[in-house]
Amino acid sequence: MDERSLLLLGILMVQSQHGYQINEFIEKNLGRVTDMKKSTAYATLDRLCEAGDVYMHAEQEGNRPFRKVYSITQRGTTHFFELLRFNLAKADKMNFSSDIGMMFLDHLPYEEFFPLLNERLVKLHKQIELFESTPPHGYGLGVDLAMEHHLVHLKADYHWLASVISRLQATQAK
Amino acid sequence: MDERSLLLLGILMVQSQHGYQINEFIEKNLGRVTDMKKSTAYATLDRLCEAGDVYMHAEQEGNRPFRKVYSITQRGTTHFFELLRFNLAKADKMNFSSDIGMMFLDHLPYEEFFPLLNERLVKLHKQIELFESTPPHGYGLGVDLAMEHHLVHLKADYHWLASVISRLQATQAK
DNA sequence: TTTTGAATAGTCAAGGTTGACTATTTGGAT
DNA sequence: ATCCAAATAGTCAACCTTGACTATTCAAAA
Repeated sequence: MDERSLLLLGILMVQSQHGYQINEFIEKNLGRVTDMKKSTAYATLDRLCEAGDVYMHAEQEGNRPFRKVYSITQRGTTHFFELLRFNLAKADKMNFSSDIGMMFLDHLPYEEFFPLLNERLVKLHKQIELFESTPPHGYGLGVDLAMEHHLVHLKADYHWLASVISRLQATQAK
Repeated sequence: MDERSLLLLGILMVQSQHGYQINEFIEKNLGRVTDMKKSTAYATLDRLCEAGDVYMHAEQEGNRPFRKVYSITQRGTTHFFELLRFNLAKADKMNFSSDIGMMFLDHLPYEEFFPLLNERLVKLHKQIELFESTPPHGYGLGVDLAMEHHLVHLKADYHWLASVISRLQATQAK
């Protein structure tokens, strides 16, 4: 997937890093932006190496286990800008896995789906609270915008679901 | 993936169908809800067969090529309701591939990213127009809600991006 | 000083996903 | 009659993703 490559190349644009470092950064800071797992990152880095976008060399500090250090090449830099331009001009596909359940709402009676949707609403609320209690990272304008973007969608989702629930409730009461 | 199964089981809850029919329905009506491809649908149906959630039998009408007809079993029905309940109570993960580009916005000068973001804005606008010019399907409450949900996010995205662009423009003008 | 749990670092088999492909039939234009 | 495009129906090798696993080092408690 192209986004995986863009993400990894972008991280390496800042500085060369070893695998663990890259994955730690993704896990701790980028959970909102990507769901890429550690193994996928390693596999993607391997592919980027083969393509010549990234250069890998092993390093050993003291008697710590060896580490794979990845650096972006000139070719990789060019590729990064290509992917970046494409990504910035692209409109997201946006399909929500929860819509699949929504589509079959009619298969359950009100008494069943009402508490389920409320459970979903509570989870969304928690995500928003968590988000708003997290201080901005300070990694730059772009990162802040990406976070803001995420929050916008969380809130849109929350308000929509709240409205759905109250409309369904009204229909039921009739 | 569980959503794939939920979707296919849900479709088969209405009536037994052959593979082509299922895929046609997904392609023509469900492009907004899922990105599952034909081959994935066949593979998933195979797995559902092995699991005993679905029963497949070959059928031949006239001298048309044979068709695989899939029906949901009792076990599949139970599984469908399990997956449905879980899905309805679940909050979406929501990660937007376009956020990855956003994060690296700082790597491009204003003159470069400004037209790219505008291009994205135009694409979003077209998607919204297309959406609003499409009449409701009439497949039931749930389907209508899923469509509404999609539109909510499209609009949220559009307004956010418009706001980003005008803010960036203001910063630039300073 | 020994145990133990977290951090460090990465591997791989198993499973999921899809682009490209095969093949036949039908309907309409030529 | 004949040709061509679209519709019908599905297959498969190649590629992508990940859960579960291995193995070492460090820090701190017991």
